[in-house]
Amino acid sequence: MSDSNISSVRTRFAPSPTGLLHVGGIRTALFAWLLARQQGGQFILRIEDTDQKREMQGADQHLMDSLRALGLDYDEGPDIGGPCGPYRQSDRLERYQEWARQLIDAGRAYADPYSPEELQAFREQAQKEKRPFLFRDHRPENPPAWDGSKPLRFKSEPKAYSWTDAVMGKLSTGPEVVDDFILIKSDGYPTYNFAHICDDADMKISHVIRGQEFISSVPNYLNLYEALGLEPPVLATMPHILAGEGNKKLSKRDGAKDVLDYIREGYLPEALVNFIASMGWNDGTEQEIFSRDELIAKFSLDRIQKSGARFDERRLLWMNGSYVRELPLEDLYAKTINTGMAVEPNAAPQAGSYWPEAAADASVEYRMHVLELVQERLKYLAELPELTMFFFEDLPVDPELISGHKQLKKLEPTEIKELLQRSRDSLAESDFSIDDLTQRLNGLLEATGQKPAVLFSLIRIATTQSPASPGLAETMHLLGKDRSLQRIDNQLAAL
RNA sequence: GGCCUCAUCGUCUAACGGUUAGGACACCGGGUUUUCAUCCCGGCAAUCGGAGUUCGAUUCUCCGUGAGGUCACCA
Repeated sequence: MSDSNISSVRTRFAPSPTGLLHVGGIRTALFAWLLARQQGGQFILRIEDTDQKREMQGADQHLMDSLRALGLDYDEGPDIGGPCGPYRQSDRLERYQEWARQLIDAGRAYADPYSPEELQAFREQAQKEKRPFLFRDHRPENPPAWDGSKPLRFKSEPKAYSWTDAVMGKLSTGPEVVDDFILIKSDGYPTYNFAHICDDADMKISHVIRGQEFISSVPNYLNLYEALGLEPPVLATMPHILAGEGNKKLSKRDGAKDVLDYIREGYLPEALVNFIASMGWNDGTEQEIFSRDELIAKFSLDRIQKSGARFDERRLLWMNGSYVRELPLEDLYAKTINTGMAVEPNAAPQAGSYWPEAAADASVEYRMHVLELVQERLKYLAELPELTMFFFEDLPVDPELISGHKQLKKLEPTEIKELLQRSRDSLAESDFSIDDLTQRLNGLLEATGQKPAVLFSLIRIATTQSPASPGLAETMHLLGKDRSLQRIDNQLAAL
């Protein structure tokens, strides 16, 4: 690595506020962020809101919230400012006019005199003749002066290009793909094709990291860079992330959850970041779990996969569970009482708890004990209620738990009742310490000659009304003697 | 359709041209003398096809095939 210009790395995430940010989009942001952090550079958020029609109310806030929720902090952006602002394209309209003027003066831009209908006719004609449509075939001889009422087009100089993409490697195209694209629309807003190049130059962006849908436009961009006398930044093109089914690009339509959905469900930012990074990137070793700092240290553009990756939520679930288990109990507890949704730049995360409602009156100490017992089976925080409800309230007796149990359903009702009664009698004499409970439970096993899967399931069902629970002795110990026995009595009464 | 790109287990992926093609998720067994889970052990499972270059090809070249992207006054 040549370190002469190490601090000049500036990357950006430049979404359009037209929808919610899903995992595909956030990966682009993550890689740009990782590169900036690794190189000691800056990561910039720029909102590309040049299409008023498609704009979605609140989307830009959602974008910023999503980045913050994942800990992808940006150094410059619309809400925090910076030396190259404004960071919202709709606030930079005059700047695009200046760039456009430069092109007009150089004879490299002209007003498009055609009506939409005429343009459409050209396209249909080309299609009929089975040849690709190129606007420059219809370039007017003496275009009118541009007064803003017509689109402003780039006057391209078609040629073959070959360039190196930091991810895809060597790429090349012929001159036939370079055309006179629109720089400024008749509504006065620039197109993406024009605006992003002006902004990247103004904001001194060193690396452009974006999805592969832009790859076929790159020759046009290269042509424009030349016309503007700009040195192109490093281009890094990411393959798409595909939805779980089929081969379509991941999008909201496929039921893809947005990033904040995952945060709300109690997926940990660290796990999400690790998982998203591992889709299409690895360090060449067999390591699967990377801390944020490790990712920053080890990340490199040239180890990004060239082919698309499929989003596999099961793998995310596993990874998140792995992070949950590794968390110190106090840290995990802190996360369970707070949904982690920071909205303002420096706001405390939103209050909001993952605990079941019935836990509201329980002491912190008791909840910590509960959490300790379920930590190893908790995959994401929103699972907490179904895993812990019975620690906080008496659930109604559910006959299905016995009738649907693969061992218990084979026993006669009288046998079940007798078994439970014997258990109750023995447990009634326990001091409910974990040791004593363990001993008694094992003693019952011997005395009744039953398999653990039968006897313990029965006691578990009676005391929890749940199909699964943490260790039986630990669970009953935490519930306490009175509550445990009462629940067994309730079960007996219902049998 | 033109142009561009990509192609290893079901999924995410590893492998300076030389490996019994490795790991992880998922799944299936077994163990941790209690369920679920954790943890440990084991199993299943892949180089898209065909030519070529080479002593040797997952790796390089070409041709197929498949998939994706793009051909907007959207980004």
